[in-house]
Amino acid sequence: MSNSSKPKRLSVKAEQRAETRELILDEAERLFAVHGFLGVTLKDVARQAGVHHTLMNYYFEDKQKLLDEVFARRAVVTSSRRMDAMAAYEAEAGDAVTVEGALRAFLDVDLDLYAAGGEGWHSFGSLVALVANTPVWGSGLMTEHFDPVVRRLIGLLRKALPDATEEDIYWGYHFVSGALLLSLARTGRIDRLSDGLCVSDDFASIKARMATFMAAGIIEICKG
Amino acid sequence: MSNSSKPKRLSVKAEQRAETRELILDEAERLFAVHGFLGVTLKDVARQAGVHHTLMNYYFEDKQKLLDEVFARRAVVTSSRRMDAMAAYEAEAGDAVTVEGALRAFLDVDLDLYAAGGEGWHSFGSLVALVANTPVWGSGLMTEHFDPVVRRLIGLLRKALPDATEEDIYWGYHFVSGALLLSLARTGRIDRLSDGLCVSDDFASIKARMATFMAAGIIEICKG
DNA sequence: ATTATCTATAGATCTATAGATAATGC
DNA sequence: ATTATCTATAGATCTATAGATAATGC
Repeated sequence: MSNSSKPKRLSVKAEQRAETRELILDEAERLFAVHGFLGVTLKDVARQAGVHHTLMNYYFEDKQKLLDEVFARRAVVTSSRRMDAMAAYEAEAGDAVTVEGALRAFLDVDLDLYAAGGEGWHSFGSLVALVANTPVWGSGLMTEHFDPVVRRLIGLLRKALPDATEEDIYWGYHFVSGALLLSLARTGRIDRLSDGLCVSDDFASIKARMATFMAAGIIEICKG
Repeated sequence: MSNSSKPKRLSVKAEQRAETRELILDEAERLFAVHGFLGVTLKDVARQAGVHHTLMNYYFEDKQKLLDEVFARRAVVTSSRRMDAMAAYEAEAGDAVTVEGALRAFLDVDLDLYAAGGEGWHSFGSLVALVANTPVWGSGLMTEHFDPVVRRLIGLLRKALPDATEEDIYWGYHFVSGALLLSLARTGRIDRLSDGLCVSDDFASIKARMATFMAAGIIEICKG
């Protein structure tokens, strides 16, 4: 238990273990994102990762636990960044919190992460959309990882719109959430509909419009 | 080939056939909506429908074709209603087409259908969301059944916003689409987040806010 | 001595079809 | 005679584990 000043030098075995686990997580993430949880077998993941298929159960308790780890790996990163961004915004804005400011803190750091994060983050985005749309086995993951950031956003919106009803604010968030999830899914549908003018992977274009769009919508329905 | 004045009286066999097919389609729809296409086996569907599992391949070529029929059954209904609603709106509005008017024609008849359609339509809604979020096997169905209504909407929005760029209009539609899909999915997430204040199944509350919200958003991003 | 990897296999499905039997059709 | 339903089964997976072997650890 020499925990003070941990030896940074990992043993060969510990390194090998960590590398293999990451490799499996990467391939699982990629495959789950494209084919869905049930559209991928542990053997598929093992084949792609180049490891023996029995190692799947050596490194991960079962298939569900593998998904849980894939999901948690990036969910904690985006959640903590968004919490920080919202806290920073609130500190900076004081009593002058605006709907668009709150939404930018909630949306923009997240979209930046997906824009700059490469293939891994892209896959994770698609996976979040799939998980969110399969409540029967996905709602636990959504609740566990994303409820805190949503509640934080709701708090900021309340501050920005002290006269709005709770229902209007929640329905407003619901629309934001749907638009964000479809963006993360990168289905390629907008590409085909617009004949290539818009591109699903273009998170910069989405970021440029999303907070503005959603702020206008929320303010409008909260007028009622 | 006595096609003139078809005998409305169907034979017992023809009736039986039609009933069994519908029964299978109903149960497949319900199960696919909850568990996803791959989360349901043909045996599951047969068991729920109370028919022998080998009848699945007697009535439907294969599992994919069963999904295609489940999907097409209601997709043609909603699509034709929405096309009619948009045509009626355009005829009525003439050159004074508005963004909110166009969106009401696109959204409201659809939401009415889900609100009043009972369990079958509810299941279909969840299924649409799942199909839309699984591009690898779902984009064909989306394109085939929903491209025409989307193109019709885009045409109306162009008329309402002659100075807007094509990109802004398509991205605006993209946000609308995401919000609609999450509403159809009825994930129950907004219920839990709002502690029961908002209810996923409450299409009336969604309809009351959605076109207003989306019109404000589209108009705002098209100002740029 | 401990941990990573592979061999072999249990046990449980699934989809799909060939072919037999039972129920209407004309 | 035609069509609906059931019997029986081929053929192909999958997940998960017990136990053996190979590679580091100290």
